[in-house]
Amino acid sequence: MPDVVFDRIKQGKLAEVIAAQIRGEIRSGSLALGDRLPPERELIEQLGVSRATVREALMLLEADGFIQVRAGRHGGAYVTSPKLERLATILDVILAVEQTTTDQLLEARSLMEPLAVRLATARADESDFERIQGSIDRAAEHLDAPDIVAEESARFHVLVAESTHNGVISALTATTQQLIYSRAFTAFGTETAATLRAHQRILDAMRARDAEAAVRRMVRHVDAFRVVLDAPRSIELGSET
Amino acid sequence: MPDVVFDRIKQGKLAEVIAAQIRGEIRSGSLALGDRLPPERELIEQLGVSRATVREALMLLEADGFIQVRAGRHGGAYVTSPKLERLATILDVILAVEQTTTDQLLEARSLMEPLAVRLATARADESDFERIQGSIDRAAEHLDAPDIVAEESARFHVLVAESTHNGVISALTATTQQLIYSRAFTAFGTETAATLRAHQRILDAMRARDAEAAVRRMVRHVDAFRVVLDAPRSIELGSET
DNA sequence: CATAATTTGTCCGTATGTATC
DNA sequence: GGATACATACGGACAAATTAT
Repeated sequence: MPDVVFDRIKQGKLAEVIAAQIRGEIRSGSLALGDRLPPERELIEQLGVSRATVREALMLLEADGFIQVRAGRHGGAYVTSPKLERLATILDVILAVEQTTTDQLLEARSLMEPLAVRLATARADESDFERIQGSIDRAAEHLDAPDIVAEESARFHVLVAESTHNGVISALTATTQQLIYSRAFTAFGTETAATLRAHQRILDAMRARDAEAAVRRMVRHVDAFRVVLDAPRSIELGSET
Repeated sequence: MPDVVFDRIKQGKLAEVIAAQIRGEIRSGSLALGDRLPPERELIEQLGVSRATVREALMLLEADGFIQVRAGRHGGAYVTSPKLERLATILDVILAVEQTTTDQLLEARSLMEPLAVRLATARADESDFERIQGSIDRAAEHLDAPDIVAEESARFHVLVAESTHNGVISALTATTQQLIYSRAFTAFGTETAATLRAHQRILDAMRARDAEAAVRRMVRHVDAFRVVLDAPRSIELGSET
């Protein structure tokens, strides 16, 4: 038989290997946000693969929002900031296949948000408060436009999560939040005034650095939404003794 | 020649349009799990595009786990269920770009896991317990193989999350868990015996339906891991009054 | 405003690899 | 092991888009 042929191991498809390689350079920071990748024809030379393969790799990265490809004179592949929405899109499909109900989404939120608001109450700075207040105010000014109110109401929870100054928590919260409002959008809108009042009261507690009050009001708020959707209330979760 | 040619409007890239089209047929159920798509050459005819375009579309779908493409005699694109790992892959890059530290991952876990174990203690059934015990046992049997211990240790947390019977919680937990172990793999392995003991004690509490004990032990367990990584301990989060 | 330059978008033909019968 | 059916990959060509001049 032949000697040893170390290199030709072929781990999966070429395009995916190349995509992983470029993704790794974005991850490690070698490719910063806004950087331009070499044009396809240069990548062909550097990587030693065909143009179709390069294009497939770039396509994969673009689908995940890691790069954006434009045609034309100064076109090419530019590193861009990945969009959180991709997470929601993928999770949505996974949940659909596993026949996850909307109530399970709401239950997950009922678990996470009180903790997030407790942490946020401790860590939020003045600019966080201003962003949240701004969102509430914008919703209040457009009480006649249900879509704006719904959008800002969703944003409220994301902003609270971002006030934890923990990227993981805010990313996961934003993802579940997006799914909830994409599914429950029709159900929303019946209780706009009460929702905004609840948001304001939560923010007030955060500003007063009263974590317990913030948590209490958040629990009541998210549970109220589940009632609206005819979902079972949160039970057996209360950490209160 | 042809009557109306509705389709030729060019909204974005062709491959993405085609991918969306097929994805839609999977979602709607026209294509069920396990079905085989027509071979590339037939798709070329049906869609009126080139092979490269079809391949790019199939590649996008495969990346998201909608289909799986095999070569060979009865090869082709088969409809399959999307993979959860995609979430971790994307979140990983997002967190890296936003310069999220590993400690933020651990903090997020310190928040979520105690709640998950509380819920799991209430809802887990006998088969859940057996799965968790099986994971612990397998790790115990391979104390000399660090990679197996690490894998099963990660699986423990995922299995606990799955015992909540809430798809959202288990998906999010599995994602964070995967990221933690992919980052902290080297640091792991120093405390294998203690880790397995902690896992066993948590499971015992769950079996006894003692939620408070399970939560207490889980908090201590996840915090201990943060200490190993020289990360600040979890403070200010305790919901105990 | 038009033309050219640059780069992606799409297509075709062909060759090779791979799994099944 | 040979034939078959299929994906995988390569190379070349032209069309379309975008922007600079």
